[in-house]
Amino acid sequence: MGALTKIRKADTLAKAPVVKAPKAKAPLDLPLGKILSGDCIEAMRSLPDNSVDLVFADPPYNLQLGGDLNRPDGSQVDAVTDEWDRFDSFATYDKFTREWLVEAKRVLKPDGALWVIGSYHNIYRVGAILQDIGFWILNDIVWRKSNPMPNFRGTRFTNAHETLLWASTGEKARYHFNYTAMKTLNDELQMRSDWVLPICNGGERLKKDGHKVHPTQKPEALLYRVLLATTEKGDVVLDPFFGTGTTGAVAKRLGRNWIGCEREDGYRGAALERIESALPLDESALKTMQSRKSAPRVAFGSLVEAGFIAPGTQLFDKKRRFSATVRADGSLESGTEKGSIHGVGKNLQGAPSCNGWTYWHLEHEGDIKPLDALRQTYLLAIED
Amino acid sequence: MGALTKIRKADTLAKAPVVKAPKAKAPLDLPLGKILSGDCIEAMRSLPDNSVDLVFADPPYNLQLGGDLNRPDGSQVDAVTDEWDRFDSFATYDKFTREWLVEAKRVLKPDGALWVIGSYHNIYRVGAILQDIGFWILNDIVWRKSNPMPNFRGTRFTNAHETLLWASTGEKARYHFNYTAMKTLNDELQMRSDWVLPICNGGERLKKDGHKVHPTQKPEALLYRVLLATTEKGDVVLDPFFGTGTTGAVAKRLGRNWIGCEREDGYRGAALERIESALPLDESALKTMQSRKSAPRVAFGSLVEAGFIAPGTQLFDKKRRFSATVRADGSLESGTEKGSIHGVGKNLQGAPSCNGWTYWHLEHEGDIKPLDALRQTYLLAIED
DNA sequence: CGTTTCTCTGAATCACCTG
DNA sequence: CCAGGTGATTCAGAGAAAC
Repeated sequence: MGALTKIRKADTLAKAPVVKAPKAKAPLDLPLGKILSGDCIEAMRSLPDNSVDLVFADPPYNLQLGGDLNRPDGSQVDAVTDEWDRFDSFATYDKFTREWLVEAKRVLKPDGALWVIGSYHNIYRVGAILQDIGFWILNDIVWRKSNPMPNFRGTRFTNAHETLLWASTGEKARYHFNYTAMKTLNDELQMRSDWVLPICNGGERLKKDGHKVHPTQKPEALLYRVLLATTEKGDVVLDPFFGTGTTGAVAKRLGRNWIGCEREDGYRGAALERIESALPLDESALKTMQSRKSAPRVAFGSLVEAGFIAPGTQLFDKKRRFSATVRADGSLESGTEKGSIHGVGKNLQGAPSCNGWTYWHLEHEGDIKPLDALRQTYLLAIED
Repeated sequence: MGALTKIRKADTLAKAPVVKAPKAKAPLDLPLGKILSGDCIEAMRSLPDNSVDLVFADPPYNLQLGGDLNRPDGSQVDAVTDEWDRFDSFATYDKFTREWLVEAKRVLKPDGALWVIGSYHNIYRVGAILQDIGFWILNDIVWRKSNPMPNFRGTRFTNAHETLLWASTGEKARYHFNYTAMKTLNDELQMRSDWVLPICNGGERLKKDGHKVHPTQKPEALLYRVLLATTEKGDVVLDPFFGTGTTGAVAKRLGRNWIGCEREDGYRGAALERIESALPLDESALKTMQSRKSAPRVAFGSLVEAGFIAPGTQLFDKKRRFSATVRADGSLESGTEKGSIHGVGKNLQGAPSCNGWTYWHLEHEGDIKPLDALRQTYLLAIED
């Protein structure tokens, strides 16, 4: 049993392109498109377990949280200068960080992911704590600012970047990465871990009476890349430090659902107004390049069966070191080797694996083209 | 009020560039130009308090690799599987890190400084622990690799950078920063926190019998910049993870004293031989450090992301024979053609190649202008 | 001898489905 | 949970080899 059974089965799959099981709908009681007021930890506690696809967080790193940042015993932290108190202050920041990260992990679906942005003041605390909690870092991303503020006193290097951490919910957890969309966005080269983007200014920067509404408004381009890379249309994105709603505005543009948490009335108002006027992209503009992974699988046997390639055809590798003959059931034969296009390629080379679609070629009017080209033709033919 | 209020205060407190009092001579009993064998923590304990000007550390990264990894062509990646990079758990790694950092702090002079290099696997542990111990982070520096290893499976962003931390011995501690030397090195612009440097290969890479001597040899240019920025001629530089002696070789070139710790006999031997043949600074070495400014490459997707062109926008060729729609990831769609601005242009024309920047145009107030004009605008906008 | 093509490799937490 | 099968996936630079 073997090849034929499997090929036939795959063939069926190919003809009825695999449609991903529709995502479990977000629970109806999720406050989609809403900004929860009050403390973000309390607000997140009102959300159900396993309910959001992505958390994007831009937490404070200067502890400008007013009375909320107290010592565990309730006393207020003073600005102090001795060592003991500095440790105490880090401990307070760590406690706050641990609490919101624990809530983030709880509300995330198992195959969801977390993004956090920070600077050297806080990102090392955040990174260590999220690892302690069980998040698994997938990449750290450097946002390289094309127009940073110079170091006016000439005392250090110009602080020209911020750091983002991207983490799955655990070492073995699955996660979503739109590899092909990122590669397309970067002119057909893999997207790297360093992103060059301007800071948020000009027309994008929210102003009121000539003053910026929020001190650390992030550029929409940053969120655009984050959401395009790691969410799908219709996903739910939670931002626990919503500020003036960059995450919400970009989520709306990209057809993602969003939930925000923000304690400052002024920011909430500005954010709602801003998101109201953001325009969603239309359906066709939202389409992105799909990786072949998500395209329907095609069995090589289907091509034989459909007459796209005749039994008896000779296949070669690119350098014509090996050749093989196509058999009626879609298997290959080369000397004593028999099996799938992948297995025969693998064994002939003595390689650990082989993608037969790109390894094997056939002669066509003088030049040789890979089987993969034939597969594309076949896919077009069976489409619709 | 809180801890990081203080951090901000420290930022504004930034010391005026230190003009140094003549240095106390290094104690005569310091093992200058020597590599101490054995465990680095034990070795450091043999050094006196307050005796070195700079610690540069390249500790194990605790990579925690899974199985083998093959390139798409079937070849196997030569991974870092050495025993010295294996730790049972984060707790074990943290304990080790804390111990060597405590020793580093003890041997450093009060106005000395620490550099540590790492990747996302370990740097968040290291950063949090050194803050806990009382080190004060001055900058985090991103080494952007011009030629990183790609992500062969298309599962994440290309891991294209490593991170260095630069820290003084405490919040109030003085430190040395050669601001002008850095500015000169960077074409009269302030040196930024992101450094673009190639990885160590070619003639610089130490090899024996055709194999690399050390799996993670750092480029000399990196150490060159570190030592030039934060030490003076005659300073004592300690490297607790000496490896094949990049720190020693560059220190010698720059007229700095060095001390190393290394437990592997093979690395010690290679390092001594290498440093022996290192020549003190000549002018040509300096020239290789000059940042080569070249026009930055721009991906079409960046323009979409930055809002310079909206998804859904229609593009035309000059004679309006073809049109295409911009999609969210920076790809184009025209009938059944999908792909990059170059690829779609090429296929529609049936041409062997196509420069999408000059081929595609967009309508703007009646007349049409090429994408290339938009690219120029974008380049101006992101310019420093 | 110059130019083009090929080969090799680098701190990497690198798949997923079915039975 | 494990085993086995299928099949998706790479960029820059150096140096060697071929033309």
